[in-house]
Amino acid sequence: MKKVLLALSGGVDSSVAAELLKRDGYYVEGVVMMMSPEHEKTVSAAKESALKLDIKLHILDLRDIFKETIIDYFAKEYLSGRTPNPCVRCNPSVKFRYLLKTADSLGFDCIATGHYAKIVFENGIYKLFRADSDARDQSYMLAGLKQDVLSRLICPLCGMEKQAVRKIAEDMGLPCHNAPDSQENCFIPDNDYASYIEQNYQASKVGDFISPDCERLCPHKGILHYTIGQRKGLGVALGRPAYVSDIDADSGEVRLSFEKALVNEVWLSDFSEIYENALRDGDEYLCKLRSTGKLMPCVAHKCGDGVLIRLKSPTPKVSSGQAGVIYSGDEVIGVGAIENNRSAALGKI
RNA sequence: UGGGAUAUAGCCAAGAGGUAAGGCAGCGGACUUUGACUCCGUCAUUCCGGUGGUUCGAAUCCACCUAUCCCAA
Repeated sequence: MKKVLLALSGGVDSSVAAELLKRDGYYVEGVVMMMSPEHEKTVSAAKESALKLDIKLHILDLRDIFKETIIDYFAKEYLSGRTPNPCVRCNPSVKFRYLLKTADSLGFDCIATGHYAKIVFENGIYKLFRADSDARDQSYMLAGLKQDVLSRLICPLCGMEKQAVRKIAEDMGLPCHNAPDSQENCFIPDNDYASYIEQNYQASKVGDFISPDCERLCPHKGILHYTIGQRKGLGVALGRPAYVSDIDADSGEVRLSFEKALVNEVWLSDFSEIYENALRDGDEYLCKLRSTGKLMPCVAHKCGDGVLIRLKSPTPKVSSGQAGVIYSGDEVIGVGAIENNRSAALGKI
């Protein structure tokens, strides 16, 4: 009997994943990861779920490593005028890394999570694919994983629809079967990231809004309150909707436009591939620049450790620091950090 | 302190005697394992600068007051 260590959050997905693994004949134990003080409730939910599932639960305190690896990075990025993506970074560097480490130290054969994504072993390579359910697919968030993790990972929900998962949860009598799906940012109270950074780190650069006509408007709340493409929460009334088109961390200026700023090219720095040489220079691919975004046709060019993406058609600009994922059909090739500033991108690349 | 103009929700703004459009902002929700976008809902309980008057009835007409702006000195 194969032993699986499952990341259990106590939510619907991970709980049902545990149940499916048991049905498939695995020996399952759970581990709940405590990333921040906000995870107290995650731990108690996981305990409740493990009790119901009748599996052993390990509690892993990752608060220090998560703080150093994710929260500090998160704050630093915002303070420099960028918009970080903590989840995409956390998965390979904290969550899956320590899940695997723990599994190894406890003598488990493999690891599992409740993510909606598919892993296929092909020609000696573990490839990552989108989930069958388009609506639920979470491959974007997992694009930073590599062979060490993928070769040991099972995602039992890869072929499921959310409704079916909830049905199983309900039949099992799990209290969480109708709990809401997402929890926004997992480590920040009340989802108020700006206050969190201002209180725990420092206030960000202040400056003025610059109108589409290049006129200096009123002062804003500090650059960390804004991201490229943002419309709500600006507090400026120009007669029609205005979007953030640019954030200048040096001057503190937040520039606005009446239409969303568009781009034809995007640079990705520190590109991480699912397996070695997964990306072939100059080939056509699909890319996804936001978790809920569409797959867009593009051509990818390797530039050192980075990638230059040329899009077939213009797309709304995305803030630097966000994750750009490259796909070949349904297969994930890799992920890099979006860079809008060409020279900064080349410097990094 | 001569002449002219304007005063409608946080901002802009319709209205032109019959019982307050719309946009922006804001607020609430949906969506979402980041941040956003998007979508849906909500947003002047007879105070339409104030006080009187005309009228069955006024934000809309009249008078005066107040404030601001412009032009002359």
